[in-house]
Amino acid sequence: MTPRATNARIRLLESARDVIRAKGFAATTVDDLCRTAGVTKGAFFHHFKSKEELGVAAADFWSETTAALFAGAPYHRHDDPLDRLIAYLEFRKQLLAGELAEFTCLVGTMAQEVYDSAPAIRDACNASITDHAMTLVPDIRAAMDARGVRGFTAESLALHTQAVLQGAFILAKAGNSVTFAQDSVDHLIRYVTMVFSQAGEQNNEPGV
Amino acid sequence: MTPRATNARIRLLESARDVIRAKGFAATTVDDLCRTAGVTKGAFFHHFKSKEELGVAAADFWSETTAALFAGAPYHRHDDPLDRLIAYLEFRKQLLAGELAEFTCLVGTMAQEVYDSAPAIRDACNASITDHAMTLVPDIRAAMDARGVRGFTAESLALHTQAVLQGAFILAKAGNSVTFAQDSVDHLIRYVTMVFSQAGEQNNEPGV
DNA sequence: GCCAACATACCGACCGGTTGGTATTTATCT
DNA sequence: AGATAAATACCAACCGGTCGGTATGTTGGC
Repeated sequence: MTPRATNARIRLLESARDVIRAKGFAATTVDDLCRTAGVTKGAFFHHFKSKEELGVAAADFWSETTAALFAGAPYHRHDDPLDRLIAYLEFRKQLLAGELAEFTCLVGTMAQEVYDSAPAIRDACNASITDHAMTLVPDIRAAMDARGVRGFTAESLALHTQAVLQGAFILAKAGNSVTFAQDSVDHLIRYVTMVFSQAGEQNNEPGV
Repeated sequence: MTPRATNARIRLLESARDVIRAKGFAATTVDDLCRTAGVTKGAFFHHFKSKEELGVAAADFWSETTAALFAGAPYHRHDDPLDRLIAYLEFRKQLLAGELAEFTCLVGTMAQEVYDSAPAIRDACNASITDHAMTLVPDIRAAMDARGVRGFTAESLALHTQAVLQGAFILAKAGNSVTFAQDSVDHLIRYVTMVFSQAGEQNNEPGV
């Protein structure tokens, strides 16, 4: 029970997560974050030596919280690796609910904005996306091996799922609607189902 | 040959296209654009009454120039609708060359940033993405009809291709590499090929 | 002579960051 | 256990610079 003690830091990170997703990194001012978090500017620069360092910390915070979310998600219960992968994608589709700024990806948004001007933030965002994608690789690889699927790497398919999701977020923002994003995830699910359900021309070995 | 006459406007729009793709909309200042375009601030606010209006004009300018680029692209030469669609995707993959800020999508970048704070820009970006996607619909629909493919709409697949591309741009920016973007387009091409190459379970009628 | 197309100089608001302080917790010593 | 020193957490006020935007010219073609 520490009434102060690092509460300001966490509140600033939560504010960053929410405000940056709504307004973008550059348009979010330090005063915005202080106001939303209910702290003063002095507190901000006590915990983060610069706005850029907050960006890095926000990306790391995002990595931790999303890792916990997905670690506790129900899709892991399936026995078959392919079933888990499909269930993961269904889970991602279910997450597309509510306000745009509540389900879009912080690190995708930030990476897009600062990839050239703030390499430290970009790298933290890239680590967040890549690390999450890599959690899918064992299941993808197992599914590929079990069915003799070839022609691409497990890593590339894992990253492709993230590309589709990131692109779906952009379509949702541009169209101010979540419908297209859901449709796009459906196409992705259809792709994964098809590529594993039967041996295509690019495969040498027959499927299950 | 008008030595002045609207040259400033076009140079500003070209600068906006290049600078915003590199730094984002919010981080791009009016002075940045004036400096890059070689004009003064007076010229800027003569042609655009605000920075936001420039954003809308830049999105429209993007729509016009990309429409011309794709209208003159070689993929239209194919006779079969599906061949045209695949050739379009191959063409998009070929465009992933050179510097990041040279092949990424201006309107995707802007929409992500301003979807909540500048609806006028967002709508112009959405029109740009949607109009371009809709140029693919006739071929997709023809391919679907010819093979009896069902289970999704032609529009949703057209938008899905744009989602993959937008997501690929984000992966490229985050990873500071174009490899993953190319891999993602390959997955998309594989999906389109598979979904049209044989009648899957979701189709009632046999394929060609 | 008139109007579009610029150019120059400037403004008030705001931005990221600093300063000099105070309150609170924690480690150390007796 | 209590006193004390040292670190941590936080605050209010402020600063130099930059931002989008404006006011007031100047120029050149029709």
